[in-house]
Amino acid sequence: MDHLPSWLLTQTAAHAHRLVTEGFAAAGAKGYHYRLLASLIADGPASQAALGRRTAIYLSDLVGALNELESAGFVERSPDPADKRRNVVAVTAAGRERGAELAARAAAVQDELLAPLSAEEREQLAGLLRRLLEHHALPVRPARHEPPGAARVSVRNEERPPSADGDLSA
Amino acid sequence: MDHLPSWLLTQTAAHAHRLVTEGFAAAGAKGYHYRLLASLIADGPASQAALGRRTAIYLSDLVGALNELESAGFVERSPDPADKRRNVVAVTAAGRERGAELAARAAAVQDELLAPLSAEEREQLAGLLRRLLEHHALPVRPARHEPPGAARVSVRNEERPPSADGDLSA
DNA sequence: CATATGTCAGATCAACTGACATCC
DNA sequence: CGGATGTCAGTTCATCTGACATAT
Repeated sequence: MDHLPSWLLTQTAAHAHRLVTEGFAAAGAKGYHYRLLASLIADGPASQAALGRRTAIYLSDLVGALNELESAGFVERSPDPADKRRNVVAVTAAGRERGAELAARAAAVQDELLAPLSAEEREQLAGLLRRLLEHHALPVRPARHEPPGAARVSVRNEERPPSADGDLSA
Repeated sequence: MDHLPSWLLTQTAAHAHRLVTEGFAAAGAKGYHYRLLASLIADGPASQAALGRRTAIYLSDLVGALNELESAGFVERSPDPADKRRNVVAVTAAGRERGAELAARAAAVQDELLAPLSAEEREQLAGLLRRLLEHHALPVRPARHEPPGAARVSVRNEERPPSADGDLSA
């Protein structure tokens, strides 16, 4: 059983998830919060749909997570003048701080998780996983309204040039 | 964000989980079922508590999963004469068949999941993950009633010599 | 019109906690 | 007695589905 990669993966992931969740819970945050803040800080503001594609979080789940982040003052939703359907989501100053805080916690957890591996091996692992993800079409995530054979037309003011500062590299 | 190992891990695991769950659902099974059958086939009958330790499944979750497996005729619960608290859980013949079937499905999923990796790289990945698991004390899982500093005394007729036939190696 | 967007109301699976009766 | 064992009844987090109103 412990020779099945998927078993190893899910078990390891379970540990990782446990550690991460604990680490975040201690700060009163959940996984989605960090993912969202990190994405907003790294790649700039975006509509919710775009955010969902970037973070691999479902639109439906985004709503709730953003509500939480917003009432905590970490993000702001403002109507997109160019497209009345859209909200433009952006981090606030407080949100950047919180992002940094969560990033620190995340980094600490990484170290605990990867303790038995050398720096080289950590790179190896990351590399292998990254290749798996790429292969499984992660780059363009199906944000739930993208039927199998839908060409991606009309990319207008979708991804505006990111104003990336606040470095979160763990 | 895609440089955080825990992110990579959980994302990859999410994919793995999705594929595995789909594969099993197509056969009307869930993850726990396979884990349990595989363990019983590979390492022989056991009490529920022991099974829980072997499979890293919580006692409380075991009950339900075993109920399902039992009413499908894949496992049998018989009272342990040596310890009236215990049930001895064992696979039936049908259970072995089902185990093999699920193993085949699992194997197929592995291949899909690991498609982009060479045999060598798959080994690498498995090795790295295995080391992480070992480090995080997986060998002896805390089956929920093992407080931090509890020595493992009295291992009597706990793990009887496994009658391992039915090979499930994927 | 078809499609994208944001929202709500759910389901599902796995992981996890607490309590309880019974037995060692 | 302190523990282990099996059971039941819950919660949580993340993933995922369906439907709906509105806007493009």
